[in-house]
Amino acid sequence: MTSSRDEARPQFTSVTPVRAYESVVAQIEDAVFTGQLVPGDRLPSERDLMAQFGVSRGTVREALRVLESGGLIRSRPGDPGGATVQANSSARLAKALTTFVKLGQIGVGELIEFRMVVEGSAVRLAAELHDEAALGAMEEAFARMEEAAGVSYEAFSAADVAFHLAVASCSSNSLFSACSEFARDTVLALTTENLKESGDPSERIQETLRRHGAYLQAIRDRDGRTAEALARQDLVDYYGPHLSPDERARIRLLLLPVG
Amino acid sequence: MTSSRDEARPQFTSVTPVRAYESVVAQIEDAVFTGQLVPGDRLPSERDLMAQFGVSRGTVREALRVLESGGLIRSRPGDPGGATVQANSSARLAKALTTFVKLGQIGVGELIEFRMVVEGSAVRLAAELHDEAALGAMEEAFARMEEAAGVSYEAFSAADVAFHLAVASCSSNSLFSACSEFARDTVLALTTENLKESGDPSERIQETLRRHGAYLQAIRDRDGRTAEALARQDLVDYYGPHLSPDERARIRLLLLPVG
DNA sequence: TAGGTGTACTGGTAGGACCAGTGTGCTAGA
DNA sequence: TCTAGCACACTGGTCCTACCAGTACACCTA
Repeated sequence: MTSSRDEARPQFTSVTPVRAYESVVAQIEDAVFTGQLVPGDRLPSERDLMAQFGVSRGTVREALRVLESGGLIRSRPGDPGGATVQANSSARLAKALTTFVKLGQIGVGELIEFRMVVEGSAVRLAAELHDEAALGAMEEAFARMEEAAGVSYEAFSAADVAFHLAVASCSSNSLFSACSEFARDTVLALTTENLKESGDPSERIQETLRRHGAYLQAIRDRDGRTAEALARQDLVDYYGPHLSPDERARIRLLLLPVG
Repeated sequence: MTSSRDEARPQFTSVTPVRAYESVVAQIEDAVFTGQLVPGDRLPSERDLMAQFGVSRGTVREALRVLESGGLIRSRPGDPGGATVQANSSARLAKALTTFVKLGQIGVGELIEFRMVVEGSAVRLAAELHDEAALGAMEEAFARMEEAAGVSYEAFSAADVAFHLAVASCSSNSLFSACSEFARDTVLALTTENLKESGDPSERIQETLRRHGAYLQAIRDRDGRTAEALARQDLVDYYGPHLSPDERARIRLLLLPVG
């Protein structure tokens, strides 16, 4: 008799208790994902939200903190109308990657490898796909670098970052942009002190200019393969001397043939 | 006179108010990042933390929610000793990427591009650097795929993922492994329904086996360039038919010459 | 000794209170 | 009439207290 009932026996699945604030987060996230809330829109105030969701203010606030840490909203006291829905979300991706790096004890070598691959691909796509406007933006960023070269090392560094950013955004793949931005920031944070005290700064600057100029030329020529090869080579030459022989050998494996 | 004081004038910089919970988050994050807290360790209870930090319980809870949403800790009621420090995982990365996708900042095409580049490089490094044990692991993962091919599509998929994981981990760059893992997860989540209803499953399985076998052979030969080229080609052939002509053209730009 | 039960923790949530910013409208003064 | 300044209403930031619901562990009983 029991066996005849077996087929009809309901299949229960394990449940995980859902905390109130998680429901709140999910509902607001959903509203953003589905476009009911677009960047610039304002959420109701915390006191309104607690009425709408039927929860206490503490619960609402926990939800808002989670959303804020995810970069979805931003709240500021005194702002009429409550928290603001934010536009960018690459910040969250970058933060997640940074956490990963810090937890995983990832070394500079691995980060350089990552940069070679991601920035290289971004350069390649930028070379193949850029239009007039995009090329103009890259040319201008490069010009800024040349200007800043005479000012200070810091100014040049900033212009350098801006140039990489311009190139990456021309790849029209925001994942590449976000990842190369994160990797560059992290590498810089790890190596600034080492690089500064090594070699003649102005020589470094000239060398960097020359290299970047070279692959900008390849971009102009729409020669993606060459541009990528040069970009990767650039990183190897720039950071290689500061790595262990082991790491140096590894990153060399990722070089591409030129021409 | 004022001009003589100008040089001594202190340079004030803009300040951003730091909220109490942010300090709490920062301190706990720091403890985890510096290794004072390792996965499995327990934080003090919320009531203890509020005493240690000198803030209210609400503030402590907001901080813990942020940390929890970041995947750094996990808390459960009744657990003696408070929240548990979590092991590093790519789960948070996948979530951040999913958010990125859902916000419409990125499409499947861009994800495929990212996978081509990252997985390709992982395969290349695996080919160049693997030792006996690593090769054994990859061979075994491939054998599992062959076994699972006769069982079910789901089993095969799982074995497929495991194979990619084995290869990625042989690149000995955890950034590559993690990135290819979360990118693959996200792509699968976005495309599973589309791929299932297209073509003969068993034919897809055989095709996948053949391709993977091909670049496993290149790995055996320590031919990193070929292995990477094949891995990238694999992705183009596998996903290309399901992309728009535009996206298809883009991902083709990232192909590498074979041989 | 084995089992059940009670207790002392844990986090989850509610509600109230106060402070400190911020924007706006109104008012008093020019 | 116009404007400068102030008061107010609103925002989030923080604190406090209280209670509920799980969990683990020790104790107590059969």
